[in-house]
Amino acid sequence: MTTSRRPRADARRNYERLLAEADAAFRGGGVTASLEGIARRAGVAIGTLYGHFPNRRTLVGALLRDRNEQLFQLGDRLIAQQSPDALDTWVRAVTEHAATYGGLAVMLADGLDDEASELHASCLRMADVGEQLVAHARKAGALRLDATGADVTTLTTAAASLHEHLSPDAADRLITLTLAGLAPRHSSERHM
Amino acid sequence: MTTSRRPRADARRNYERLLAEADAAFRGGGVTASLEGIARRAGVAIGTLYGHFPNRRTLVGALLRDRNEQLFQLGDRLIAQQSPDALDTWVRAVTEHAATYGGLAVMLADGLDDEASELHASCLRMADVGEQLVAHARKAGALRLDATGADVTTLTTAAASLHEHLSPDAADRLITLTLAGLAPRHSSERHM
DNA sequence: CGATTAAGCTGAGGCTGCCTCGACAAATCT
DNA sequence: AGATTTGTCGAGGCAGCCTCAGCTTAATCG
Repeated sequence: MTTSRRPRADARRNYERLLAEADAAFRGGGVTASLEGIARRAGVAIGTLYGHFPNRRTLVGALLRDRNEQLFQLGDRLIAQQSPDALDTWVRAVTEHAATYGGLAVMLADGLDDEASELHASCLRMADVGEQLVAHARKAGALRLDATGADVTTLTTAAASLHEHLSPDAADRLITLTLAGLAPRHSSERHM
Repeated sequence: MTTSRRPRADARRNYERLLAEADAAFRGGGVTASLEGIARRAGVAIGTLYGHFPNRRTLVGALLRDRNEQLFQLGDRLIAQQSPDALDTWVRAVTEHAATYGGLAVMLADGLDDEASELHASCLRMADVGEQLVAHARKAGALRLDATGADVTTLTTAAASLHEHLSPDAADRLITLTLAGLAPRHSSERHM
C-alpha cells in the first residue's frame, strides 16, 4: 500500500500565497490577468504556479470553490422556502457572483463543454437550481408556461456580461425586464 | 497652396488587401485575431498594417462602416413606417450585426467613452434610433411607460454577447422575453 | 526620359505573456 | 545523517503587440 508522505510545508504555503495574489489580480484585472505577474507578486517562480495550477481554469476554479458553495446553500434555502421572489433573488445573486472577476461569465460560457473540471460541475449545479426554482414558480402560476431553467441561465449569463461591460444598473434593469417577460401572459398581481 | 499629390497606387491596393484579410480573420477568429497574421496573409509587412490602421479599433471601424450604413437605413425605414414590430425587428437586426465578429459587442461596450472614432459616432447613432423607436412605440401604447432607449441598447448588447458565447437561440429567446417584459403591465393584444 | 521627392514599405528588435522541462533544492522519512 | 521523493527554479522557445530608422518606389517635374 502506498503510505503517502505528508505534503511539504513550503508547498502549502506557496499554494496559499498564489491563491491570495490571484484573487487580488483577478479582481483588479479580470480573469485574464498575467499569471507571471501573480507568481512574481507571490514571491514564487512561474514554474511553481504551473506546478500547482496546470492552467488558468484550475486556478479560477480553486478560487471559486468556496464562493460557489455559499451560492448553493442560498439556492437550497430558496428552493425550500418557496418565497415568491425566490427566482428574482437567485438570478441577482448569481449575477453578482459571476461579476466578481471580469470576464468570468465569458470564461464559463466558453468552456461549458470542456473537460470535467470542478467549474463544470458547479455550472451544472447552478443550472439545476435555476431549473427547480422555475418549476416551483410555474406551478404557483407565477411564470408563463413555456418558461425554462435555460431561460434563467441565459439571463444570468447576459446580466453578468453586462455587469462588466456596461453598468451594474444596466444589468439590473435587464433582469427586471426579463423577469417581467417571464410572467404569465395575462397579468396577475406581481409586484411592480 | 499645397497641391497635394495623388495617393500611391500600391498603398490603396495594400489597404484593400488588408481589409479583406482582416474581415476573413475577424469572422473566423473574432476581433482579437492576430494582426501579424492578417498582415502576413495580405502579403504585407506588419509595419504597413500599422501605417494604414494605427490600432485595432481603426481597422474594425473601417470594416464596419459600410455595414453600419445599411443598418441605419433600416432604422430610418422602421421609424418612418411605424410598423408595430419595428422595435423587435430593430433589436434583432442590431444583434445580428454585432455578432458578425466574435467579441465585437464587448469591444464596442468597452470603448464607448473612448476617443472620437467613427465607431463611437455609429454607436451614438444606433442609440438614437433605439430611442426613437421606443418613443413611437410608447405613444402607441405598446410599451410600458418607463421604457427607455437605454433598455434597447442594453438588450442588444446582451443579446449580441450571448450570440457569441452561447447559442443564437439563447440570444433570440432573451430578446423575446425582454421585449415581452417591456410591454405594458396590464396586458394588451400584443402578438404571441 | 531622368532626376527629385515625398509617400509608403520593410522587418529587426524590444516588450509582454504563455507554457515546458531539465537541473536543482529541500522537506520528510528511516 | 542519508536516502528519497516532492516541490521549486528560471532559462528558453513561442507568439503577439507595436515602433522606428532606413530603404523603395510611385508620382511629379523639367
